[in-house]
Amino acid sequence: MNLFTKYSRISNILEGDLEHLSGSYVPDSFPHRETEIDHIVRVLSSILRHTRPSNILIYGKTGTGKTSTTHYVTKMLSEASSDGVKVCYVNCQVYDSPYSILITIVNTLSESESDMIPPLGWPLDRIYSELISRINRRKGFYLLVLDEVDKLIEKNGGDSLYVILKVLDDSTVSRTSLIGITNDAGFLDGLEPRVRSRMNQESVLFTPYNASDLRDIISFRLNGVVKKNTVTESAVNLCAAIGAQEHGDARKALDLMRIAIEIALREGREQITDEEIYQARDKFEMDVVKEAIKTLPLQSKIVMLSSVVTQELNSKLMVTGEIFANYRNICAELGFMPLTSRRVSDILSELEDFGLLSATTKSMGRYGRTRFISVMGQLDLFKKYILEDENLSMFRGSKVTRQSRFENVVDSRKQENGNLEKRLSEIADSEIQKD
DNA sequence: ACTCCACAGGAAAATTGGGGTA
DNA sequence: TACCCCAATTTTCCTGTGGAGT
Repeated sequence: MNLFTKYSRISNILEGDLEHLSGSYVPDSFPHRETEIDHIVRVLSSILRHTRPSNILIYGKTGTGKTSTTHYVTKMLSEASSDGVKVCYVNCQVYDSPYSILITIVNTLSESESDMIPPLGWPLDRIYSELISRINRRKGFYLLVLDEVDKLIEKNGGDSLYVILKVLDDSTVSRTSLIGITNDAGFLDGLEPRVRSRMNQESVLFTPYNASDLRDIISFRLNGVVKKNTVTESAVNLCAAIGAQEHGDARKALDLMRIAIEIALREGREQITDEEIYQARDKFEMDVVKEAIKTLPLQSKIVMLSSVVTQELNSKLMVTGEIFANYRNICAELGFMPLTSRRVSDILSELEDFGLLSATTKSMGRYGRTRFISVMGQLDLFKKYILEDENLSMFRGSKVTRQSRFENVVDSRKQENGNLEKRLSEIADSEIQKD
């Protein structure tokens, strides 16, 4: 019997491309987004009358269709316009600093491979002037789409966004408009008034989808991908419900459906029911965590590893000092130069933002004030993912110690009654109960 | 009321490393 | 090659702090 026979029953379910359910696929129709699309089209249509359209700010939560809708509309626009609109799309999320985003923007505007700017080294003002000259060089219209514009804002008062906007508005022929996309509702509030007014000439709000919207979207996308009646109605509803829980996230709902179908294919099942959707959700959540860990910088991985092994020894909540002590031990074992406690403290905050750790600052009075930290998830899985890094695969845990700070305090002060220990477990218990 | 722990987290200096120019 | 400029990353130095002990 051929090994592949078991997996060759694909045709029982599929009749189209599963890619149509992926997040990057741009369909040719957007149910429940007609008004938003119409709004954008109205603004952009002035290009066809050879006047510069207003800048547009699009905002809405993730998975509300901001990006695909924009792709769709701009594509239609360049098809409709005879003298060629050039659409430059930059996803600011991909870059980690406003500086590199700026470089990318300028490079997206370049006409040929030869006049690319090197990714580092140029002073800012030279980049700006290059931006201006490139915009003025071209005769046709530019449409600069900045996805996740909020990433362009610098914490310490930098104003690259302002400069870009000013350049676009002031350039002599003024043929360039900007479309900003953001999922941060407070984005505008954080801007200076002069930036805000330029950015916000037109704004389009993408409201979250509700469960019945999502149901329509899923059915629409399934159309032609899957054979009739292979996905039960209740599975679609469940998928929509889960997506609606997550602030009306269509991307997540579609991802779940796609994963569920993949599971059904692999297992050779004939139908997609609630069960497959639930399995898909579990897998989805695991993948997110795995991906988050895998893409962590090396030092963050070590800190994460230290958190995991410290928690293995501790079984309850940890404090910063313990994680740091073991972090140093691990660095010593593996031969890395350890970072300062200050930096590790920041890394711990970053890991908390990623949702890999949870932390609450608490004061233990006489015993100081520190963060109580716990790992959010299954320790053994986390450890497995971290150790997949080739730099860390040699880790054996030989030098990892248990609760160094804790024991030192007790020993040096001869706390016979174990007040600290009692206090620690009280706090730990109350924290755990909170969850 | 006062002390003092064990950090949090702000600010500024120092280091790193790419790239330019002479 | 030597040297300067730049942004990013870390380190150094620092002040701040909630509340148990005394």
